[in-house]
Amino acid sequence: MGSKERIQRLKEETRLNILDAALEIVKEDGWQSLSMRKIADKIEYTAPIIYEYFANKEGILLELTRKGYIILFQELKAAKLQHELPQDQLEGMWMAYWDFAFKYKELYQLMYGVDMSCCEVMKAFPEAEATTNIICDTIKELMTADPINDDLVCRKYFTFWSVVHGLISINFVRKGTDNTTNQHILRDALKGIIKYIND
Amino acid sequence: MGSKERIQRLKEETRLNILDAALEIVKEDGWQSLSMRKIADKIEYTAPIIYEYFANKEGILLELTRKGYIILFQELKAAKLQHELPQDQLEGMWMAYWDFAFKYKELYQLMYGVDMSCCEVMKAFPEAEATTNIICDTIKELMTADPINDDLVCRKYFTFWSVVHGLISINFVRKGTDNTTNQHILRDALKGIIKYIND
DNA sequence: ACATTTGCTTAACAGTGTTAAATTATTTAC
DNA sequence: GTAAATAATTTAACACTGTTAAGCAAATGT
Repeated sequence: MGSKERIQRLKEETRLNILDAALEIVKEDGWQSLSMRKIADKIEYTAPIIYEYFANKEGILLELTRKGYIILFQELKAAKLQHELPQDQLEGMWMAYWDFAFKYKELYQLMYGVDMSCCEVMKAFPEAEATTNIICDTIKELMTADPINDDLVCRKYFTFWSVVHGLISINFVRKGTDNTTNQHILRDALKGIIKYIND
Repeated sequence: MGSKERIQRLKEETRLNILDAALEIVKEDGWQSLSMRKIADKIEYTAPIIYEYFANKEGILLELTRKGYIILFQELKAAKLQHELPQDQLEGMWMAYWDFAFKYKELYQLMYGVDMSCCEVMKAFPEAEATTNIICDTIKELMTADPINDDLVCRKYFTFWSVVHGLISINFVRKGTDNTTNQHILRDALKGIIKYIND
């Protein structure tokens, strides 16, 4: 009797339902709000049922992370195929990477650990503004244009911040990599930005 | 009688003790492990006492974030004073920013929401490697040197990743900024890196 | 000496992840 | 068709979490 397979199919379906429910909750109220009981509510079961499909909460998160990498890879592949020259492919893929992060914001957060909690923090702290100012002031000193384009200053600041924060993130994630070579990368990148600071 | 002031001083001290205890716990076992009761244990009180010094747990985190920004500002200031030319000051400050992130790793995590959970995840997922490979392959195609310097490829990949991830982080944190200008910054930065991909 | 305030703790509530036991439903065997 | 065995699901519980209210004990004011 083929009922075994039907049951197998149903089990596979509720497994997917769990993942969908989890992602739905996160989309509605953020990662912090995700709980086993809420997932159970959404799939109309009780919490312990989930443990027959996933070892624990971490297991669900790992599966969603995997899902994220699969989607990202597909998007990169598609972007690559839209161009001929390697440099265009490269740019296209990184743009696709960018798009992915916003299209699948929750997955990207999970994949790269971007915590959103500092959203209002930024506005509330004069200290944060001070650090921005001391750097922006120096950037202005390097600018030859008169009058100074404040928008350009802001963009340059963001560029700096991106490179440095990005490299730091990598160093946090990839502990194995030695610090000195990354520091070299940083220094080179900085010199480059500074050199062309007037666009 | 001056006992009022003595008591005031003691209260100020336990307030600092709470912050120190919190940071100590985080240094030992990470942010996830921080709890009100553990802090209370460390300062040899019970949990509710903390609520006479801070509104809630978030209040403690906010205060530590503030502390982080204060320290960062001081380090940037010191770095700036060590140079004469603006370009040197700029480079020095960003290097100081870099150093701060590692010297005060826990504070930096709190300030910019860098979650460390993806540490082992990276190694465990072939999907993550695939995304790395498809990009690195294209980078190699752009390289003119023969034989190809794999270390340089790796560095270029990290540079790309840094810029993109950094910009994405900014966009997550600063929702107000409009997406199109940041996308311009990204595209320009990418073209720049690609142009000078052979160092 | 009595009343009042202060400092601190215990107890409790609602929530979390997780596990074991109890219960219900379904299938199997005769 | 009824009884036994198995599977599916729930309830109950444990050890945590942040947070609040009630209670107690010691210091202070009068």
